[in-house]
Amino acid sequence: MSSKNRAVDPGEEEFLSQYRPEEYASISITVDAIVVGVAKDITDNYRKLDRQSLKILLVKRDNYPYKGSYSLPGGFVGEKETFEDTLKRVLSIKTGLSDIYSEQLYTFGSVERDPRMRIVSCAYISLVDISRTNITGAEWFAVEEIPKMDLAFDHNQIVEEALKRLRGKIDYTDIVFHMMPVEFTISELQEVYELILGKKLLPAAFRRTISDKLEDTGKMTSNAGHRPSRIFRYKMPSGGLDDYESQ
Amino acid sequence: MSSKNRAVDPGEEEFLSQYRPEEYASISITVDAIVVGVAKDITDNYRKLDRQSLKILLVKRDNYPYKGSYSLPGGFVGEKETFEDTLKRVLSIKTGLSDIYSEQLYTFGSVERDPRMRIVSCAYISLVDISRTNITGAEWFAVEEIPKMDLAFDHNQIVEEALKRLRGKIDYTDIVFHMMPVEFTISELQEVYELILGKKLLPAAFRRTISDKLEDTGKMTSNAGHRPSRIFRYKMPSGGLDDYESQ
DNA sequence: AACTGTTCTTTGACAAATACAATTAAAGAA
DNA sequence: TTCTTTAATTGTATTTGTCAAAGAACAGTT
Repeated sequence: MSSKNRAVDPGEEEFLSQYRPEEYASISITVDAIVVGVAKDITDNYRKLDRQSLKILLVKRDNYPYKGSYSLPGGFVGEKETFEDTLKRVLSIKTGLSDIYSEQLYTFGSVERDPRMRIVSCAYISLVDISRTNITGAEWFAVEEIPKMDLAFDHNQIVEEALKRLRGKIDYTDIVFHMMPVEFTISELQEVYELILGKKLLPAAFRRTISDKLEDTGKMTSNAGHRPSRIFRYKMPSGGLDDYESQ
Repeated sequence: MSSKNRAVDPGEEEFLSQYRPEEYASISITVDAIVVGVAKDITDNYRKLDRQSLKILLVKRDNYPYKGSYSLPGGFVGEKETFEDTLKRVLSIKTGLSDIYSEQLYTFGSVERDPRMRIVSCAYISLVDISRTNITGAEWFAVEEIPKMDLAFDHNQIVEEALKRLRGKIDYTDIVFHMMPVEFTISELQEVYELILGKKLLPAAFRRTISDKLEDTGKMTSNAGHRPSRIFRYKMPSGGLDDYESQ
């Protein structure tokens, strides 16, 4: 789209043939992925509660630097590779994931963030429905645990920023549904909202605001020990996906 | 903050001393600035209208590639330079601006965007009050004109994304006020909103929603040919700046 | 001095969205 | 049957948003 098929004058052709890339300061770029999902935790066996919690995928580094520490899955951007290609490659190799929703978060470029050399990280947020994934090589960690861990590089800070972004976008986009299973109850959905926003919501208000995005499946939960709930699925808005989501 | 003062084991020290940065794929990074402001256009001398319009700063390239084309002010990130440092340097040299509000927009990394080599652009949006600037080396262009121009590289696309971001953030942040003079009328402010959103707003509704962000100066306009308007200034919210604005 | 055109500013009526308390519904468990 | 738990609804008050219409102040014109 950008520089292909444009008119190049002879002077520019001359210039380009003389251009020596190696003479210029060069910086390596990595793509790091913050893969976020929700999963049920069996926190209390006596009362058979299955509260959900927000989870992020981390990998254990088996090379220097930060050998043995956990870090976000990531890898170097090849010279002929777009960020999205790097992201796909990295996700596939380090987590086994493919075809998941991702968007660019922020580019972290402080000079000392990597002890090896100047390495800039272009971070992507990916949202997945954990129940449909099969992870290999990485582990899920609850977001509450992560501030207590000492992640490699500036990855603690990157995770922080990712959660801020999620909080900021949850209200005016439909991104949450990338983390939901195909079918879910309104209470389950509300719990995910509460996890991301970090506060309780009123059931009646939540139900009212969210219900035009939902479609009744006709099914109900059962064996829950209380009144069954209606099961819904996400109803794609008529005008296609939200403008804020495409990028 | 990130990798300073951390415990480095002897194995890591050994590893780092052997590390050869030149062996890795390297990519150059530029920072490009989308400097946005509003200014009055004398569009119609007969009726003495002074409508405002959204403006962006562009510079004429006097080097290959795209010699003679207009582009966003930008420059290469030095090996020991943060993006913010590069941005400051570039803004100062190419536009004469200093100390203006800026935030990272997006990082553009398609492989063919620069004919010289692989160059990634980390784009920043900067918002200024044009009335308080003194530009040297760059020119203001109305945003309506820019799609008709053929900017260097993928800068047309970058400008598009910047405007999208502005539209998305204007409603839930106070960033517009970075583009406003210290004192202004509600109609002037509304016009800026309308320029960014690309649609008309209802004066009564706008007035009601915006007025808790404003503080009356007690002054009034005069000689306007119609009822004078009250002059306001921005009232900083009690809790400091909005969370979305930081960094 | 009165009239006119302009647009800033305010009002009030109405609709829609939201907040919150209180109630009803439907299970399983004791 | 009764109790417990969570689902779902209802109703009311409050806030917020939409919209039309009227009033206010000034410059220019008659």
